[in-house]
Amino acid sequence: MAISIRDVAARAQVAVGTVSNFLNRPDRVAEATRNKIEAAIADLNFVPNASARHLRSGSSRTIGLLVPDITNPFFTEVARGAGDTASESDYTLILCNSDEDPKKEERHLKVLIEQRICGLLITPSFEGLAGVAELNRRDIPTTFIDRRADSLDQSSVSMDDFHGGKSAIEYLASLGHKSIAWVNGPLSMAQCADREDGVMDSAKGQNIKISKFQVSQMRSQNGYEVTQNILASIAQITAIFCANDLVALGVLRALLESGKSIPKDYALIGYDDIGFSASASIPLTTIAQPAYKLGALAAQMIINEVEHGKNFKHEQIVFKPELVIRASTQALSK
Amino acid sequence: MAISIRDVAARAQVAVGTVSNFLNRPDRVAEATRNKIEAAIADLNFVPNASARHLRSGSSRTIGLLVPDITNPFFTEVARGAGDTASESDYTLILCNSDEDPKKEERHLKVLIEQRICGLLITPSFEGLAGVAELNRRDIPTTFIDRRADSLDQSSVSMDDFHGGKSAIEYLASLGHKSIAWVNGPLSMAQCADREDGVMDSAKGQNIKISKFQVSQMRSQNGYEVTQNILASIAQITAIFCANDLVALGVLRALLESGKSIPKDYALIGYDDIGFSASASIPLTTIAQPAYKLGALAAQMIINEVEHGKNFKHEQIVFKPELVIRASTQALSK
DNA sequence: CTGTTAGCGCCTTCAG
DNA sequence: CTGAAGGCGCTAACAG
Repeated sequence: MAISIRDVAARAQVAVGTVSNFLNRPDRVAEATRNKIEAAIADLNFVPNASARHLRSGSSRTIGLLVPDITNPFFTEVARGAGDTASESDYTLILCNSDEDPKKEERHLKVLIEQRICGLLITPSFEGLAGVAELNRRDIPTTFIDRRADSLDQSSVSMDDFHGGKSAIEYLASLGHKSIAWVNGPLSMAQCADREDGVMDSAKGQNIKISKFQVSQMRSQNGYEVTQNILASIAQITAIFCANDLVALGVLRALLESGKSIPKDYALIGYDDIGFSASASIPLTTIAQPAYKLGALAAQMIINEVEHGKNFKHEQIVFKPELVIRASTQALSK
Repeated sequence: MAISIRDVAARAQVAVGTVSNFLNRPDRVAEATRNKIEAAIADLNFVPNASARHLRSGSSRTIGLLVPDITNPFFTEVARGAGDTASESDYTLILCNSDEDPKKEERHLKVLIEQRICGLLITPSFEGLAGVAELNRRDIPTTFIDRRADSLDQSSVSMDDFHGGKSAIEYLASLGHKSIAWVNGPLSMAQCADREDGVMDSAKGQNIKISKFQVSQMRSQNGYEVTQNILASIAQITAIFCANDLVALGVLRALLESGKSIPKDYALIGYDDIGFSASASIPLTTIAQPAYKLGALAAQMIINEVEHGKNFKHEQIVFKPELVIRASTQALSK
């Protein structure tokens, strides 16, 4: 049978309550007693049972992290950040991957509720917002990652996607490019829509022609496939901006296979700054997002909210992404 | 206050035991009663409390997955496989990342024990084996992923690394290469040691010269850095075999930057077949490992073990990796 | 087929 | 500073 706090108490010749105190508020236990209990715990190899603790205390010290694509290095970095921060504060993190499937998202949310997570970190898909409402109804604090919260009653840690889109085009413009392909993902994703707004906004002022292309999923293969359309475009495209690095990497491969030279024939910019961008065959210029930091901060915020309860001030933090210049872009040679 | 099974019972005008039956063995509840309970659950928005259930039933239906590097696409695929399988059987998966740090590994193991996981999936580092012994002492079934179990009392799902190393060299030999660089990771990892045995074994019979190089961590950056040594080698190296794709990708970048042409100047082979290999600028020939399947099968096996208890037959499953030929290799042009 | 009941392991008063 | 007692939400007998 599993050994419990009671066995420890017996072994250490103290009452169970004392052992509990030792576990949770060691300062209230005399040193001599403390030593006895420590010894007993070591002898018995006792480890407290989290379920029992949760049940009794009402708090699970567990937070959920639900991401849409664990395969995307951006999200694994977010997960690392959140996981490290949770660990430091002695929280357990349950990481769930929805594979961009609303069904799976729903299911994971249900499991997380069963686990009585005390907080949720999520990058909600458009459809996923319904599930999130459910969490709200249960008063489970939720903070959005990489998507701005609409309500002031909710925290979020996101990026200024408008600015990101805008600065990529401005940079390209400063290089002399005037006809740019913009390869975007689904507009149902707020990130994509905002980046596009930034793109169009900056193009407007500068007499730049934007040719829009679209991929259904923001993965490498989709970028590879869409490249044919870019090459076939009648616009004299000299630069390509992709909504994320995965797509850009796919585009890069397709271009090289077609005998094009980067950055000579085409300047290429991605978005995210995943690790593979720096070590791509042609290191990718990109709009960097501090993924680890996003995850770490979001975890910190939700922990604060969980611990401070009602008198917690919700914040919508927005980071500015940063242009990272590498080898895939250069001034238009004319 | 949280609503419980008791509230549901009151609302549905039945006893708590009946509600419990409804939840766990619906077939033992009459249809009429079932409907009443269903309605009550919906009205009240009731979701059972997993902690209470675990505490009472003794089984947590939770399995842990501890990987050494969540940043490596190989492991995210493993995680996807394990996660999907766990979900299907209504198990909760707790994914932990040790970042190849024994301290973190230890800590996660402790948390997992607190959670009373009923099974553990792990790719143990050399040092991590101590922690695993702890699990054994507690009779928590553990199955190794990507590392063969030494004991017959334990399951594992691993790859035949000897074969993988061997077949890469054989393939290169068949292409006419006679002087090959072998870039390995730490020999303390069983995978690396076995691959090296395969490499040396197949080289021996064929009058092939292997020049050994080593990286401390199997990441892209390390491959990039070690390439200088390869280029500086006095051996007339014509092919390079790397212990994983991440390293190979780093080597590839360094080679291209040095003006080398792949596969003309050097044939290059990686290991794992992560997604980025296929879409690298020069698609990588590699030794493919079915990561998703590894994870899925391991999860299935541990679930079987958990559910069948003592009369469970442990298995050490070993997959054969497969050579995937892409553009980064060609016959030696002489 | 349904109802009753006794804990699972722990934490938290509240007296001593 | 320590000890005794009650109960968190649920399940698993067992009795009706």
